[in-house]
Amino acid sequence: MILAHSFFARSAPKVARDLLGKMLTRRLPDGTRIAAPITETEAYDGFDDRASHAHRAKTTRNAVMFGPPGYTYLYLCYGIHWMLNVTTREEGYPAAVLVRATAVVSGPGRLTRYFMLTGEQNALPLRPASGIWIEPKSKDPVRPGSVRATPRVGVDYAGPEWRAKPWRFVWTPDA
DNA sequence: TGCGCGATTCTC
DNA sequence: AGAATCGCGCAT
Repeated sequence: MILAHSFFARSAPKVARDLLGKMLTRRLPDGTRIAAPITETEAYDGFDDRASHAHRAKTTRNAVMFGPPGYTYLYLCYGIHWMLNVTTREEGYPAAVLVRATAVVSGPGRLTRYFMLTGEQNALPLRPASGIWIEPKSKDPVRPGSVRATPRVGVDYAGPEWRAKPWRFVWTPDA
């Protein structure tokens, strides 16, 4: 069972919230399989979102955000860290969810290093054949009360309205 | 063709 | 608090 088209073809905030507790899964070229539940996400939704890469226009870098849902969008940040996003919404509407952390790794840059993701994995459909996909657990482990929504990280430049959007979702698993 | 800055992380 | 580090986006 994998999350497919219909899961991702929704608004980025909804997808970001529902991605919590889902298993980010990776198969490396040597066959090694890595998987961990997603614990933190951020939504970037639409042309108007001033924090989004797609705010101005479609470019070479952000083109994937304008494509079909359920694809990887990887870009280099601060010249050092790769960021993993997954595209949402219908083709033509730019939206994506930044995967900021899993149960075993905190921080979006550390996450891609752990899962061995770089620009080589950009623009791939999320499915086993791509070596990266996302699976639901048989039973949803996320209690509604264990999720908190906060403003997004590092987007102070986006102006008062967009800076304040509670589009960062953090799941604290029960002990 | 050049320049400022960032959806970060680690160290001092 | 500051450095590391480089591609993108906008100005020249």
